[in-house]
Parts: sequence; structure tokens; C-alpha cells
Amino acid sequence: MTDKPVRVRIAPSPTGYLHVGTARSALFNYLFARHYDGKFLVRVEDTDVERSKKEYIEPILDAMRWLGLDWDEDIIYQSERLDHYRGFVDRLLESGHAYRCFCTREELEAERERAKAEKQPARYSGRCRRLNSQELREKLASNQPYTVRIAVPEGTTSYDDMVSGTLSRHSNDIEDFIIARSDGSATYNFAVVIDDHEMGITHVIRGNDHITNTFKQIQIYRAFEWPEPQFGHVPLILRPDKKKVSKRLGDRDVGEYRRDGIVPEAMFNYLCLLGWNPKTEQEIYRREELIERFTEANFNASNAIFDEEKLIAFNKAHIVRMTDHDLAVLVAPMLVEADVTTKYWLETRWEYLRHVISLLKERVRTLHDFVGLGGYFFSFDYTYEEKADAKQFTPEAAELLTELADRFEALDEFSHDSLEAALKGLAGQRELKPGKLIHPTRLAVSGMSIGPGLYDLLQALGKPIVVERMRKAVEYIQKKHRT
RNA sequence: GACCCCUUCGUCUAGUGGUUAGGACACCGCCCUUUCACGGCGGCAACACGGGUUCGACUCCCGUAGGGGUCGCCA
Repeated sequence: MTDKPVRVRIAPSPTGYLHVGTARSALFNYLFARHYDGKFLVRVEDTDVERSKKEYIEPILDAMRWLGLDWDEDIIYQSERLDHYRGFVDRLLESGHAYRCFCTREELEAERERAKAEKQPARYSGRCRRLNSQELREKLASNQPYTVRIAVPEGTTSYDDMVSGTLSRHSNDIEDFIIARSDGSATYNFAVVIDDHEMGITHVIRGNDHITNTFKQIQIYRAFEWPEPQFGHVPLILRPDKKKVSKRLGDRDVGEYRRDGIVPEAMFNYLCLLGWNPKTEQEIYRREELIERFTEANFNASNAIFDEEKLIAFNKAHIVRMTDHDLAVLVAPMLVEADVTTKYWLETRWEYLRHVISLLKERVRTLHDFVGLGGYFFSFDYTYEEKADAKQFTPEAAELLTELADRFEALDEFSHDSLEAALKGLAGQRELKPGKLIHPTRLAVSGMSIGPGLYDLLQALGKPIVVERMRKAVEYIQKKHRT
């Protein structure tokens, strides 16, 4: 697919957060680089000194690390290369590929207004391109400020896009854009080309909102007679119908999803399948599988809507596949954060945590559910689910729970099988269906009507806690029915 | 408005001239089951429209419509 070693990059602006669209572009570049044993680089586009603060890049790098998008080489900061770009502007001026433009912002603004009013395309007239040497000398002598514009050659510019095939645009629609501001600093499109060239970028994979820029950037490559990288414009990620946007997972910042309990493996997998396809019916993949399968051939061309429900489905699938230990590492701080238990308690009972996770992992949508559905494994300060309470905690249940608690207490071995035998034994004697005991017991020891298999649950909790909670429930029921 | 990109179930998608148009998420049934979840089975549901080309179009071409992007001395 290429003769040179692949070098790609992601070039985020320091906005303070990683947008899912940028994340996916980064992901595609990462996958592409890893697949072809190339390099994946990061360049920070912070030329706008006004609004770029160093700290705004940290959350972005953080989110990338979280996703596992590890980059190669040092991060390049455009802000540190500002002076470097100037010489290149001069070269283009000398070679005649660029010219000075003395139009003021006001004049340009007026021109645009007029064009808009006349429903004409809003493009620069090219007035200063036609300045003769006499006029030029006068303007220069009078110290008029100027910008530098590229002189786009007449004709059509074409390139072969990795996603959309051959794309072309007429020079009139590219326009003589500014490459250097009146203070001499390089503009975005110019700096990008210098950087990509000097970084040896071979492939530029980015959102299709950059197609217009690509035609501009190609002008610069050609003016310098530099080799052009291959460009690939992937479809955009759209948000769902605003009315249907969900409450919890409404934002598109990757960090937000992380905070919402999405595991990086799921985000990685899901994002990859938005605009790219492995051409198989399999959808759940590990990172290594995606690296192996990823090629530029299977890009999709149409925009995609980010479906949070499907992300959740991927999240469930990945959580089930993760090891209990890896999940425990992620869940432990959440339990502490939720004040369900303490860091110390967990550290001394890591095995228990892992076991709890193994019981819960199949029923969880996000990491937070481990807390929401498993708090009772760590503390007894829950209340009984209202509906279940009304249904299960009858006077009869109190009597049964009392008897069952006694039998449980008498057990030598507190195991899945012995618990089942004890419970079914009682049910048999009373000629009751096991459910008559199971449901109140579950409610008593967990406060919930849903959860892991009861015997697993009881065994995990252990005899003292089970018996205590059952007797507490009996007291509760008796009190409830007395009043 | 100009220029460009895109168009298969609600959503993500497979499909490259002849298919009962496949899968996944969601949804609805049923099964499994002490609950929930998992799993299994089944169902609902799509080729935007109009012209061509062709023996034959979801597939190719042209229009139309719709969606999206871009049009800064921002990136």
C-alpha cells in the first residue's frame, strides 16, 4: 500500500477535552500506524496563543492514554515553531507562488458582505495578485501592513482520497487563501503543511470537514514541490436527534464517557466501527484484533450517528470479557468514592472484591452498576426495595426467615450446595415452592429483588452476615406489621 | 447562496448486475431460570425518489430530494 514507512499523526487543538470525533480520528491513525508498523505522532495545534493554554492539552492526552492510544516520539507543539514558519513564507514569496495582499480586514469584510447580498460565492477577488511592481513598491514604501496569500494556479486540483476516491476542485473554488497574517505569523493551513512535511507524515487521516483544507494544503505542497501525503477523509460522527438525547450519557467528550463507567476497550471497539468495517459479522474485538485487521480499504463514506445504547452493549460485552482483577482495579475507587466502603477495607479483601465482581459482571451496563447493584456486599445500610418489600415481607415470610436463619446458622459448611439443601429442605417440609423462601431471603440480605443466584450470593456474604441480616429483616417485618 | 461529500431496517452496517437483501444494537414474543442478567429461538423493520443503461438493477449513469461539511489575518 505504500513504499515508505507509515507515519501518521493526530493534531488536536488544546480545547480542554477530547471530542469523540477527534478521538476516532486519533484511533484510526493509531490503528493504521500499528497495523503497518509505522509511527503514530501527536502534534498540538496551539498557534492561537490567545486561547491555547498548556493545561488545555492535558485532558486530551489523558483521554488518549485512557483509550490506549500511545504515541511515538515527542509531542510537537506548533507554538514552539512559530518563528520557523516565517522563512517558508519568504521562499514562496520569492518563487512567486505567493504574493502580498494589502487589503484590510474591513475591505475584505465588505467584499464578503457584498457577495453574500448578491448571492454570489464569497471569495477573495484576487485584487492584490494583480498589483504591478510599481504599485507594490509604493505600498511597501508606505509601510502598509500586508498578509501573504498563496497564488493558486488556474485549473483543477485533484488528488486521490483514501476514502472517497478521486476528488477535484477548480482553482476558483479554492481561492488565494492567506498563509501569513499581517504580523508575519503562519496560518493554520500553512503551518500544517510545513509540519506534516518535516515530520515526514505519509498519510493524513482526518474528518471530512477537512476536505476544503486539503485542497488548500495541496497548493502549498505543490508550490514547494514537496511530495504529498495520502489523504483520507473519514465520515463525521453526528449526534442523535436532540430530542432523543439521553440524560446520563448526553455529552460527546470522551472523558465524560469514562466518568460514566464506560471501559476503554468498549469505547475503542465502538469508535472503530463507526466509519470503518472489518467486513465480518463479528463486532466485538480486542485491540490486537483490530490492529491486525485494520486497513484503509474498509473505510465508510457516510456520516454516522453515535448510538449510546450500542456503546452500552459494547461496554457490557467487554466488561464480561475483562478479568475480575482488571475490573476490580477500576471498581475499587468507585466504591470508595460512593462511600460504600474504604480503601483500606478493600485492600485487605481483594479476593472478596474480585469474587463480588465475578458475580455481578454479567448483569452490569456500566462500571457504576457494580456500585449500584453491589453495595450490599460491602455495607448494610441499604433500604428494602419498596415494591419487593410490600410483596415479600409478609408475616408468613418473617416466620420462614426466622426458621431459615436458624438452619443456616446451624450449617457446618456454608456453601452453595449446603445452602440450597437447607433452603429446599425447609421448603419441602412446609410444602412450599422454593421461591417462597428465596425471594424474601434475597430481599433480606441485599435489599433488592434482583441480583446473582441466591446461593452464590449467600455464600459470598458468609454466614454471620447472612444470619444477621435475615434476623434484622424479621425484626423489620414484625415492626412493619405491628403498626 | 457557492463549492464539495453522503444516502440499505429507528441506529451502526454487509452487499460490488440475478440474494427469501445478511448481521449487530434497540424493541416485541417464547425458552432457560429463584430474580435480574447471560444464553437460545422467533418476530418487527431498510435499498430516498424519478429517469435511463441492461434480458435483469440495492448494485452502473444522470437528475431531484434529503442530510452533512466548508466558505476567517480560528484551528
